[in-house]
Amino acid sequence: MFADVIIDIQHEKLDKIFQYRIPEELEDKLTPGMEVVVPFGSGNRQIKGYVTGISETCDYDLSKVKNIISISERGVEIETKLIALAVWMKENYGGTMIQALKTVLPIKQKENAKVRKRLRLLLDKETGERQLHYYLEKNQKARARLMAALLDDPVLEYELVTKKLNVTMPVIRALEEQGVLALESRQVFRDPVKKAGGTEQEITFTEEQTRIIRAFRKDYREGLRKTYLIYGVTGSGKTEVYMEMIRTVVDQGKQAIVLIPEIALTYQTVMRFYRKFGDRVSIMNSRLSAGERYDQMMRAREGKVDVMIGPRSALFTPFPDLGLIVIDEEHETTYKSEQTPRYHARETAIRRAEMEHAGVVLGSATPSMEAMYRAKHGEYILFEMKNRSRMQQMAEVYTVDMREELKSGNRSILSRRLQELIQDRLDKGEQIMLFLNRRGYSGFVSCRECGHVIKCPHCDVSLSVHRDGMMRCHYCGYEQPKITVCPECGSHYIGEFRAGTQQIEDIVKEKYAGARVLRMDMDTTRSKDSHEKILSAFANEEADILVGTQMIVKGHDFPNVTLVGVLAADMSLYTSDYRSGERTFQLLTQAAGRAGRGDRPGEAVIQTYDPGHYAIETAAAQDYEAFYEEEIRYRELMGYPPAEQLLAVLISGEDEALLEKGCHYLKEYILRLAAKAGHQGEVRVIGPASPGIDKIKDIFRRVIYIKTERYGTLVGIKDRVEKYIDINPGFDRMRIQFDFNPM
DNA sequence: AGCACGCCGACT
DNA sequence: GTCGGCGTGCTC
Repeated sequence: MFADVIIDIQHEKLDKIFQYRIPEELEDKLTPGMEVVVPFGSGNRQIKGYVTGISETCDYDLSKVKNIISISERGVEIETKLIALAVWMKENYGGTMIQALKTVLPIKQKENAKVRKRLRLLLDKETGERQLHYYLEKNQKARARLMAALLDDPVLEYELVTKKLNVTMPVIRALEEQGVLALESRQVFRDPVKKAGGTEQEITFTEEQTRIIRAFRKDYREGLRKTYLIYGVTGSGKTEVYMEMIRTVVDQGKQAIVLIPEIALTYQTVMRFYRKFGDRVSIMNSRLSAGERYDQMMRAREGKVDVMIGPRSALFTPFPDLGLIVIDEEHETTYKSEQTPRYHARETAIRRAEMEHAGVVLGSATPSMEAMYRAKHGEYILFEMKNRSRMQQMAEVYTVDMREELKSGNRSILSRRLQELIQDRLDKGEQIMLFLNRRGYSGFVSCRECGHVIKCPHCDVSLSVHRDGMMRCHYCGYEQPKITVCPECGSHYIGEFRAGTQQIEDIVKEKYAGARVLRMDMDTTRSKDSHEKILSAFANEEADILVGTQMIVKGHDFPNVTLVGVLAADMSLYTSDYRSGERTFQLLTQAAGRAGRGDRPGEAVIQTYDPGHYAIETAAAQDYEAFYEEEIRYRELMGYPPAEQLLAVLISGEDEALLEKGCHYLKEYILRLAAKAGHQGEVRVIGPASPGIDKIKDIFRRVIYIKTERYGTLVGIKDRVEKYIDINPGFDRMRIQFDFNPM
């Protein structure tokens, strides 16, 4: 018997599977996921490794295969479960086992994050110079190179030295022995959990909340672990329900994971959890360094924490006895990973829960089509919360047809209705949010004469102008000074096309002279804490109007906001993907939900050029059911998820001609597979098509779509394609990724 | 990552 | 001839 082992050394060249013989005495003990000790390299030094699979046969030269030394006992349980999850992810989302393991295990980052190695020069300038001459005389090129670099900068990052200077370890060792430099490894340890004050408040639950909590407890007590979908309108008190459910689980000595979209991970939310669970709560966010994150994971593993709150990656917290996974704002696209394995946290959470006998709770005010579809088909238990918990009323929503506005002579970006209401709120001293439904990038530059748009030379996207007079590419960071003459036709009529938040800010400031306006978009939130600074300034009523993009409508409570204006509501409808209706509905509903969170009733104005579109109509009526019915009919008709399953095969490469050729062959092959799989239901292959952006960082991109009813059929096709590209040498100059039900 | 091997200039 | 430095290739 042989075992597939992944070696615990952080290096690309070792990012593959090594096969080892399993000694007889270990044969019935060894299972995938176990940590083992194996001999490695010519010196047979002992290295930690992880077993990812066991097989009868061996693909490698048998005379070179070594034996596994032993099984490491510590922490086996938890890691085993996570590695089993990684195996599932690899199978269902594609990619390599290493990629899957890296997303699941905290181990790999350890070396990297905990020890950051640096070199420090120990000699003074003069002695250093002399030493440099000595090396040059002796023709010791590598040493001289390193010495010169150290004289320039006495402290160098280890990475920089090995990668850029091309200096190898023995050279560094030699200089260390000569007393020329010191090799430092700095330990990074910090406890990011701050002690929280305040005590738990007595909460009285609404009828709806009580009903859900009771139902959950009953199931839990009976040992039933299900997936629940809580469809609750904004302000219906979902968080309290989550916390009660978590309490139930924690009281039984189990642990819980709470997933929150990064952007909604606010001070408010976190404090509520602290108040309830004290320092048994741990928070993870993107600002923690890899080392801090590793630390948190270890605390969880050692049982020092009961509740882990964090974004998608927190799903892999190595809890010894997981009881519940909560996914708040379940519809958010951030739950889908953008890197291989392109897993969806919802599906993966359900899988993990199944494997570890835990429950899953999904919550949203606008459930994703997937989740609601599954709930309606009985896969999830559906709970509804239709009332706001503190007896607040839902906001009154108006739609304004901007075409009518134009006809009656109003050429402003703000409709008359909105203008009136803004004035009214300013008079009353209440706050207003203006939400521009558009990506927050500042305007691109185009020629008024010939229409030429200035694009990034490396990416298929337009450059955007920044305040410092530079034009930048948001994908690769390329920049060049702003131009004044069109490079195509020589015209001077070239400038920014601005329909962004900045323009709205200017208009509002001009129209309402006394009003204090804050703006929040990609430009104003570039620096580190600016995001929170702007929000807290607005929450403290330091401004009357907040103008912004998507990011202002997510998960923030501003009790004094009684008016929300949505400008260009239909912008998100015109993107060419099948989720645009869903996204538009979600955004509009969320935006409307921002109005009237305090005791005063709120109003929302939706400005659109397409008031008849069902996504806008149903959002204005705040009728999720109607939207769902309409949308699912469309998905069924067109064969889109969740009615059918979709696999996007992303092909990218530097050589455009080669890419075209590769796509052609790949499509031919997929068509053959599709024909063979035909008995499992119709398989349709579309493309190769443009993935929206044809080039990023000089790498060309194409996509082939495969649609069919059964998810399993797609997984089968993915497996075959992975093998096909492995065998055919032409594909090694291309990258192929799989994206199941892309977002 | 870390070890062995082989090449190459320098020194005895 | 031999020694030490340095780049390269391989690791089941």
